[in-house]
Amino acid sequence: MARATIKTIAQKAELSVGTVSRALKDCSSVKDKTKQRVRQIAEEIGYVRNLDGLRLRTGRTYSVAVVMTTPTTGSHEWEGVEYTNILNGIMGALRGTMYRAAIYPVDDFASSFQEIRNIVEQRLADGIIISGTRPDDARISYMLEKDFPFVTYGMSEHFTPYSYVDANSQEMSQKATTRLIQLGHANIVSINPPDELMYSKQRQRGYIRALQDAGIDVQTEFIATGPLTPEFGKATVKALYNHDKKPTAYICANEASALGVLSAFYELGIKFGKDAIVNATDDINVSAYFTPPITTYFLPIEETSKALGEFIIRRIEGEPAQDLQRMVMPQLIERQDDRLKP
Amino acid sequence: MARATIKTIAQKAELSVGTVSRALKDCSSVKDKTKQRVRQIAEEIGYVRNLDGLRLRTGRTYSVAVVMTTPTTGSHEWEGVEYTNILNGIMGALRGTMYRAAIYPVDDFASSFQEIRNIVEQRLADGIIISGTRPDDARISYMLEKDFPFVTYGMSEHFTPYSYVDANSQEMSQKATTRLIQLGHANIVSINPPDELMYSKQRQRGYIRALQDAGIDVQTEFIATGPLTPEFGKATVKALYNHDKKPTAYICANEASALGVLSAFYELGIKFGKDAIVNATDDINVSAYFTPPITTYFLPIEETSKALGEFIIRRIEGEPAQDLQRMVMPQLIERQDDRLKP
DNA sequence: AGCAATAATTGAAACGTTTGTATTTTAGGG
DNA sequence: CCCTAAAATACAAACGTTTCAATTATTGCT
Repeated sequence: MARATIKTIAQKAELSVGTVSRALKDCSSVKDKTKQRVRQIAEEIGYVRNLDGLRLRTGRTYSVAVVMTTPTTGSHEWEGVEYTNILNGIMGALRGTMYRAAIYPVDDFASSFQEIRNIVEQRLADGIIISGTRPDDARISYMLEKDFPFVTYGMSEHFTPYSYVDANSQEMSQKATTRLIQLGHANIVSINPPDELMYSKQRQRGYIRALQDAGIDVQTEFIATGPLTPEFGKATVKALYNHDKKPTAYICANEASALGVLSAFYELGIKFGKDAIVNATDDINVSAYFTPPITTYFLPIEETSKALGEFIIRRIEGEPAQDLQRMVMPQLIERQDDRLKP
Repeated sequence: MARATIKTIAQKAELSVGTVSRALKDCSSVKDKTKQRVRQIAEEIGYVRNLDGLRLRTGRTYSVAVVMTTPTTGSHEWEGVEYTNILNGIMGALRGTMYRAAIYPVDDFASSFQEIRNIVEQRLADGIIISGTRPDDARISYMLEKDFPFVTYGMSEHFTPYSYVDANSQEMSQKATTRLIQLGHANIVSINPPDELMYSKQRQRGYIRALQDAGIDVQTEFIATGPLTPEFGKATVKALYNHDKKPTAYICANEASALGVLSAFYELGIKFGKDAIVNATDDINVSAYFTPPITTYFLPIEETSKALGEFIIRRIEGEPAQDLQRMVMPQLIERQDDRLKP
């Protein structure tokens, strides 16, 4: 038995396919009674709209491209990003709409740009969600220029307004640093994502501002940037182990790198709470189980990602970009008092 | 400027669209010289086949549905599964083919079954990849009955051959247990995924067999099943803390639950290596950074997942299921000697 | 009752493919 | 050089949908 189509309904209802089509989409030019009858029949025979026909005719794809930079294929290092949560959030927002998400995993900036070009040129999707934004992000310029709907996870320094969802990295970083200064730390190391990323810049800015406000000299060696893996966290601690100003605190951009820092502590015999401490941001609730549990800033990633989904749809439907911007402030979770004790 | 279509090529080449279509798909009824000319033009104008037209005409979707059970939405517990790696693996296999992956995140068995029904009935995909298999998995029965191409990540107890990729959980579990027995442990706790999952059953079987081979009585309280979160690992340790036979070793099904076990050790003052130790399977290279690092069994998840992608395509193209089965043996990584020392 | 205006519906074309059948071109053999 | 068979191409329909233009039905007004 073939699938039910609009034609099937048309026959049963003794109407033309055109009217049925209009009835189904609640067009004002069709009589209420007719609409009811059509929907009744559609329900009965379990009609469901064929997306391919729709797409072919309208040119719309009803799909949202999610272009995510994923950990380098082959690297076995944990980067502590729960893509599942992000996907869940986005797809949760899409549920109930006609839109579907199409995932485009890419492994660097260049290929993400290439993928985006493809999507735009071949109209593979109605809108795009990207992450891993840069201060001067060519992908954003491109999509702005093409007037193609998009939402970014993270910001850039573009002048033209665009739709984004982001954590307030700068303020968070500044607050976190200030808090540790007030708790008596002077040699604070800031572990950040790769330098080219916007939120790395924001974090560094916040960190520096906090130090300056406290009248503390900025040691450039204390600003580390690299892949947010445990390995990198560990390497950073080791590299600074013999520094003349011994670091007493580390603020890591995520839990994965914080885990690496703890691992280095263990290996080097650095006593947590006595010699040094660690904090992390971008908590995904793993660090509560670290040995010991550490202080973090928690971001409800799934809810944030849900905004990504909502925004891209509203953007596609024509809402202006400046109405679709959200900045989230992560919340402090104090699992240690973070003072050094003798 | 509108996208180039077959018609565009037809005009430029002064051929009918039919011939162009055939030329493009390397049909034998088209002269070689013509084919060349057509391809030349296609290349020049950057023609790329419109999938919607193709689908509409052929009824094939050229998409592979990946129905994954994801951590319950809203639960903030880390389940330590790197879906990114799985997706990367699958999509890596699909790259270069005409197929695309469509992700269907679901949060329980019932909804995964429902989703699969949808996909099959509405022909939303040409093939399906599922995970979280059960011994008597109704979804597998369903797809077998409908003769719909699918590959499972994990096995079931079905008689009819089907395509799967799986880690040899039973043997791994047995080996891991035997190893610890040989190192002097008698009270070994096995931490497993939820009971209804096939690989939970396999793990338990391997564990029990190892004990029996060594002539050790099986304590049912030492077989824990539940969500593989840190929380569950922690709770398990706490629940057994006052057991008259004190556990000296834990074998966790993944690193997330192992982290929870370590966290419980820390909280309860259980000294690692003196009072008890922990092992884990399904290593995703996080436990190397634990405090302390623990012994694990490593599974190259990305490569394994790649097989999923390869298999589903070959299955779709008609290869018999019994030729598309792979069993992988995870590899021991000894990060501790795992004997108790005074 | 007749007419115009509006409401409701129909018909047909179009989106980009593939594919069965018909037609033209080419090659081969006598 | 003609006829036939095979090779190459053309034609047209179909997939399921939307939408413009055209047609028919209904209503209100004089």
